[in-house]
Amino acid sequence: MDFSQRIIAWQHQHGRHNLPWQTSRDPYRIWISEIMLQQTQVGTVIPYFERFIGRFPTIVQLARASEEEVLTYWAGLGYYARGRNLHRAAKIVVEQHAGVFPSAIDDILSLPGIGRSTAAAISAFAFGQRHAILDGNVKRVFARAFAIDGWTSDKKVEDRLWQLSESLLPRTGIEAYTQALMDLGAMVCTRSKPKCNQCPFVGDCMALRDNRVVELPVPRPRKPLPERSATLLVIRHGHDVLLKKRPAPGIWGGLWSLPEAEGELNAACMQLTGQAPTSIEKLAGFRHTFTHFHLAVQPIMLTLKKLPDITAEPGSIWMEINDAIEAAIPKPVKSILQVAAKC
DNA sequence: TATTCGTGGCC
DNA sequence: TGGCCAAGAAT
Repeated sequence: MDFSQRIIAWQHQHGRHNLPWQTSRDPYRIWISEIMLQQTQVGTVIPYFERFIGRFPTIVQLARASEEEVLTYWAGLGYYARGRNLHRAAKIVVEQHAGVFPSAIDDILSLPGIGRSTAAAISAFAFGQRHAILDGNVKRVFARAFAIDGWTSDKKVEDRLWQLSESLLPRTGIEAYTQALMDLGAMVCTRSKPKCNQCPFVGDCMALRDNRVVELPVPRPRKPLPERSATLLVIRHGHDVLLKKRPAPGIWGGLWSLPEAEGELNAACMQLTGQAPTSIEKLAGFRHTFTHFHLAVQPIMLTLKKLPDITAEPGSIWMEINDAIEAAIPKPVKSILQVAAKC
């Protein structure tokens, strides 16, 4: 039995069949899941998926919502361009495809936030079309099964992996095969401590044969992450707190965040609110690590005597602190506000 | 191995 | 513990 038939058989017996986006062939649900699952583990995605689908059950309802509300439901998941692109894509589907998610691979691929691998996964799961995926799971499975050297995101290595992925596609059963690759990578051919004794390819795995399972795939070359720092201001009046909109593109793009202090605190507060704070309290600092830098965060709570005019600049808003905690804010800001709410 | 985009699980 | 990576895409 060849590679594809063997892992399809494995998938039927041992794969995952009851994930929340596997209960139908609804392209909308499959699309949402594939976007959420980009660079994000299944266990993290599930509660976000349920809440998102609960609020936006159809593509038309997603298109009609505000970006603000879409990001509220995305807050905490990270990579917020995914949420913004999802919203943009929903509007495109409504305007250009009469609200029906397109089935042609080129139409799927042209939607914002959908690249080659995601388009192929949606195409396979929603429409049964025969297209190859190449995600982190597939790269790891192939790198081991066929002893592929080199970092799997290196252009030349990746090109070879795409060719391999195309060449191994089964004639029929694309859904089970695609799911099999993902499940095998997530459940058996894991990054550390792979369960080779449970693998349907155990007798043919070149990495296992050559005792190279631990060294394949070759890890990404990495430089030390740069250190940055930020002073985040919790400017309060009673139960209200001042938030500022983050520009997109950029980190936390489109979310509400706390204003940053560049220089002296009183001057920063004057510039933001037109008045000096009546009290200044330093909260516990912490370090937050992003994909490409570390950020040392120092939150400081400032109290105002009176509420400034809401006429401020666009991109600024006063919000009740308990509402802000549930709004479209990034995780570290949520942590700060949860502490501040108890002060 | 081009860089920018988050957050959490795992060891 | 800090490093590594996860159902990658956009620029």
